[in-house]
Amino acid sequence: MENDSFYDRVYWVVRQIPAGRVTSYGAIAEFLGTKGSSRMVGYAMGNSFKIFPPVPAHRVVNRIGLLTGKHRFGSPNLMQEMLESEGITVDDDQIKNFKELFWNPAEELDLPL
DNA sequence: AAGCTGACAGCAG
DNA sequence: CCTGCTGCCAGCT
Repeated sequence: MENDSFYDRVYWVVRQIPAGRVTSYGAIAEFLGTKGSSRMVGYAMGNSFKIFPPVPAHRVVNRIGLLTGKHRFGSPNLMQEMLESEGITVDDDQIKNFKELFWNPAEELDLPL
């Protein structure tokens, strides 16, 4: 919050994602006001493993609910394991009921910004 | 200081 | 319908 960096904002939003829920890079980017910078969100996730507190990056997927960044977790199945551990069903790197599990920060969160 | 990178997203062919 | 290319912006080398 006190962080002014764009990355820190991304991390902050991701940390607000409830367990068992997922969101998309584009949703976060749009929420931050930089809809076109959805790539930056994903890139920030790449650095999420080196920051503290750890960011639940496994709850962030692309717009179709595909675990595109699973390889960034060290082990390809680690991301899926974590998601399933939270009650999320994943099949072939694709989150099932993604639409229902989708957590939109712009609606679930009433941030004045 | 300048250029490259990147876990996306959307439009075009 | 599916594959490919560009746009986008902040961080990193």
